[in-house]
Amino acid sequence: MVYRVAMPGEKLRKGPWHEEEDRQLITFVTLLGNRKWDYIARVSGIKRCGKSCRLRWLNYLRPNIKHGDISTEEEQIILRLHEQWGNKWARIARSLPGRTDNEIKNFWRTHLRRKMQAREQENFQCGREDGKQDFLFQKVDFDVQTYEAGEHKPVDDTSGTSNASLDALGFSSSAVTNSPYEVRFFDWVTELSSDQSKIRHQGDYNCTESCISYTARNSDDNDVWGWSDSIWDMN
DNA sequence: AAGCGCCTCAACCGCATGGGA
DNA sequence: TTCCCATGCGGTTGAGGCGCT
Repeated sequence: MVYRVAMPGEKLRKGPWHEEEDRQLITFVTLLGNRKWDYIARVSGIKRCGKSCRLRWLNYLRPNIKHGDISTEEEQIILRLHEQWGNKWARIARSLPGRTDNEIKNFWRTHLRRKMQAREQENFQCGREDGKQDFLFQKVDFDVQTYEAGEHKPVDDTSGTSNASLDALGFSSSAVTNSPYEVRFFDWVTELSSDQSKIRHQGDYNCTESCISYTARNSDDNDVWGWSDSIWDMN
């Protein structure tokens, strides 16, 4: 395969990438590394600017990128981190391996923004009725079919000792007690699982590198969700 | 079948930031 | 310290797909 170096002043292409351009970009990033994007754009013969090459690589071509639908767990993480950090898409993306800032930004705009607006409206109304709002245990839209399909582990008994609590929640207790952060998580889950007024029937806990979420069903058969502070905040 | 509007998402644009000369 | 350039980031755009009439 012979590639032709782009000439200075040559008109740059825009719009959707072609398969051949992708192949060229992969070849040259493999050879030269994922830096020096202007240089890669020039020597590869791809008639694109360096910025465009970088974006294509980061959002589509780099290894280990996830292309499928965003899971319920990922959605909960996005919701929580957006609540915490705002529109810091790149920062949020770093907490979701394989996802890009662009993907999360788009997902937020197309799926979550309206959901959040609806929830804010609902909370506003609830707040007016109850006189206060429980920050940690807000109701959310919840896909019950997904919940019951098996990805979420049903839990009938959340009482008992610390290890039993973790096991009951579907965690291997030994797997979450090997670092200071994990010890915090262990304590938090133990404390949470003893709160029978809030969690009774089912629970699903999700630990990521930056925060811990859970979704559960309360004694009134309403789905609820909650979060620990971020693990860094737990120190 | 055609026209229209809405939605999604890949890609672009412009500004901010960081590092080297 | 200043300037320049490459890179990073968030907002925006627009093409294409899909559903509705």
